[in-house]
This record gives sequence, structure tokens and C-alpha cells, in this order.
Amino acid sequence: METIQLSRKDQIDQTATALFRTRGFAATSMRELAAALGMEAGSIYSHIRSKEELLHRICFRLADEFFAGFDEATTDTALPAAPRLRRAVESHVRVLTTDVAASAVFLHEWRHLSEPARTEFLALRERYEAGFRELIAEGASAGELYAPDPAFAALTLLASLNWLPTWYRPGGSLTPPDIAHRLANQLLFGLEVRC
Amino acid sequence: METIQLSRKDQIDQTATALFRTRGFAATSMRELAAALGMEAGSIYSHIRSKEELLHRICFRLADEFFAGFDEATTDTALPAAPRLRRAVESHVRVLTTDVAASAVFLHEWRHLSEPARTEFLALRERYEAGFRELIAEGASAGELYAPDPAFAALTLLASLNWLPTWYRPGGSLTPPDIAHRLANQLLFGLEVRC
DNA sequence: TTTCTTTGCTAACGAACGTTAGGAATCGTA
DNA sequence: TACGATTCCTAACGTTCGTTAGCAAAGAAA
Repeated sequence: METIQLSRKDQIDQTATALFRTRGFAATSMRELAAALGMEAGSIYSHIRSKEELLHRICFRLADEFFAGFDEATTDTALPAAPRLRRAVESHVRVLTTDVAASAVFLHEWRHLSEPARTEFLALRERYEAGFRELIAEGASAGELYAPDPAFAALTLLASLNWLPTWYRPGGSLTPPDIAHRLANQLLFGLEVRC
Repeated sequence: METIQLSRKDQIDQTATALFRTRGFAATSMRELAAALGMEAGSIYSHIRSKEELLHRICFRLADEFFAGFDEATTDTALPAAPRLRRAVESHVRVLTTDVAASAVFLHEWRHLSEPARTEFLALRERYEAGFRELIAEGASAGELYAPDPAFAALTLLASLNWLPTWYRPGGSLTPPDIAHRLANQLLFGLEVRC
């Protein structure tokens, strides 16, 4: 097992992500973060400008990754909406499982961003949700999907996915692609036996 | 519209719930809470013992309500598992929508409980999830439900429901029973058109 | 009227917070 | 060898934190 060499700044980002995830942004002190890094609190400021900068970087980096994944999953407009939706779901799960800690921070700690970052962040999130909404609406129009209320369906769908970081632990019996596949199936086919 | 008379302690609970929900437990100060109540920080301690007591009361009260609803929804063992699951989902949504703020605190702020309350809380939550898991497993055994992995299905199902407090606002176009019905349908039947 | 409970105040406690200033060690590069 | 970055330290700053002590006003109960 080989560990790649991280710059000190990246180490700080990574440790901060883990702490923000388990203890929350507000409940994590710079002295705790420093201790986890084996240094003193003041020393961190040779690498960053403020505590919030750490949160800002985590949240907006993840936003970028979600967008990149979605775009890549849905570029093939020749495909019907349903399989494109499935690919978008799988991409979302891939981002979540690749970086669970950062995802949890992205999902739960953004509200500690101060303005204008907070508003900017919420706009990004809304735009991302709109992508799913439109995909579902397109599938419903084409008769591929049953979704009387695409907005509602999109919320529920993302909800199921976004809860993942609260229970997923790397190294479990299910691999990320397994999880993605199962989630997509369960969401697209439901639980009830039909036909 | 008539407002019932709340004791001062209940007012404190209610205001604390709203603040914990929007700002988070750790980021809410006693002075903020006092200001929202029109009093001084020290005065709150005529009514409570500590800040954590507030969080404790909110979390465990909600746990009680979820259990009571689940038990009441699933007592009729003459019913097949699928309709009992549907009733349990509806009960869960009812609790979530009846007290959105407290639900959000219950779902996200419990980790700021200190031991042993935290462990006790997690045991309750696990027991509640087990209820859904067993219901789904029963339905799968009876051939009513398609769920190759009941534990996975239960997690996903509760995930969809538990995201509700992040977007639900009372007074929207959908009433809580509407939401419960739609969610149950979407989760039981899925999105994809079949047959 | 007296007494107890409820409710709230002011003032302050020690601790912890995010952050900064100024200096020292280490290192690759000129 | 000298030099600028990089990295980290100690010490401290002003602020805010949860909480407590002691006291006062008001209302209910006796």
C-alpha cells in the first residue's frame, strides 16, 4: 500500500475535512485541528487565511466534482432520459463514495459559510438539482418514467442518495459500483412487486 | 387562529429547537437564545440545567414520537407486510411534518450529545431502523416486496424520508398526507414505467 | 399579611475561541 | 556562501463562551 506525498496544505484540508465531518464545523476548534496534525494552532495560519477558508474550499471543490460528473454522465443526448438518469445517479454515488468525508461536509456544513459564499453555494446546489429535475421531466414527457411531479421526484431521489455518507463506510461488503447499481434499481423500480 | 398558552420552559424548548435547526447546536449561543426569547442569558438557567439538556429533551422526545407512531402503524399483524410498511412510512412522514424543526435537530444534531446519552440515542435509532428492516424482510419473504437486501432497502427508504425536513415548509402546496402518500408510492413503485 | 414560587436581572467567573506578531529553524537554489 | 521560501514555534490579543451567585420584582397560596 503506497501513500502519495501530500503537501502540508493538502494534509490540513484532509484532516479538517475529517474533523468537520465527525464533530461539525462549529464544534471543531483550530487547536483540535492542529493537534490532529501534530502542530500548534497558530502554525496553521502559515498555510491558510482563516478557518472558514477551509470549509469554503471543501464545499466548492465538491460542487465542482458533482457538476463534472453529472455533465459527463448526461452529455450523450442520443440516449433516452431514463438511462441518462441512471448514469447521473451512478455518477452522484461515485462522487459520494470516492470522498465520503468531504461529501458529508458538503451536505451538512455549508450553512456555516458566511455571505456571499453561502448564497453562491445554494445557487450551485439549486442548479445541480435542476439538472435532475429536468432529466426526470424529460423522461416523464417521453413516457419512460412515471413522475407526476418531477420536482418532487428529484428531491426524493437525491434524498436517498445524499443519506449515503451517513452510513457508508469504505471497505464494507458492497463496493461503490454495487451500491450505485442497487440504488439506481431501487429508485427506478421501487420495492413493490408488480406485473 | 388561537395560540395555546405555553409555559416559559416550553417557549424556551421551542425557540431553542428553531435556533438549533437553522444555526446548529454548537453555533447557537445561550445569549442568542436568550435574545430570541427577549431575556438575558443567565435568566434561562432558572428554567434549565444546561444547554445540552435542551438538546437532550428535543432528541429523545422525537425518538418517542417516532416509536409511538411506528408501533401504532404496525400493530395490526393481520395485515400483510406491504400495507403495514406503507402505514409506517406515512407515520414517519406525519411525525416529520408535524414538528419539522425538532425533526431536523433530531436527525442532525444528536452527535453533540455527550456520553452516555449519545450511545443511548444511537441504540434507539438502530432499534427504530430495525423495525423497518424487519418489515421489509417480512414482505420480501412473503413475496410482496422485491428487496434482495432488506437492510439496504430500509436505509434507502429512511433516507428518502429523512431528507424531507431539509426542504419541507409548512403551508406549501402539498399537505403532509399528500406528501406521505406520494413518498410511499414513489418508494414502493419506483420511477420507471413497467408492465 | 405573610410566604413561597416563579421569573428575571446584573455582574462576573474561568475557559476556550480565532487569530496575529515576531522570531527561529530548515531547506533548496543561486 | 548567501538568500528567500517554507514551516513551525511561543506568547499573547481581544472576544465570546456556558454557567453561577446573589438579589429583586410579581403573583399565587396560606
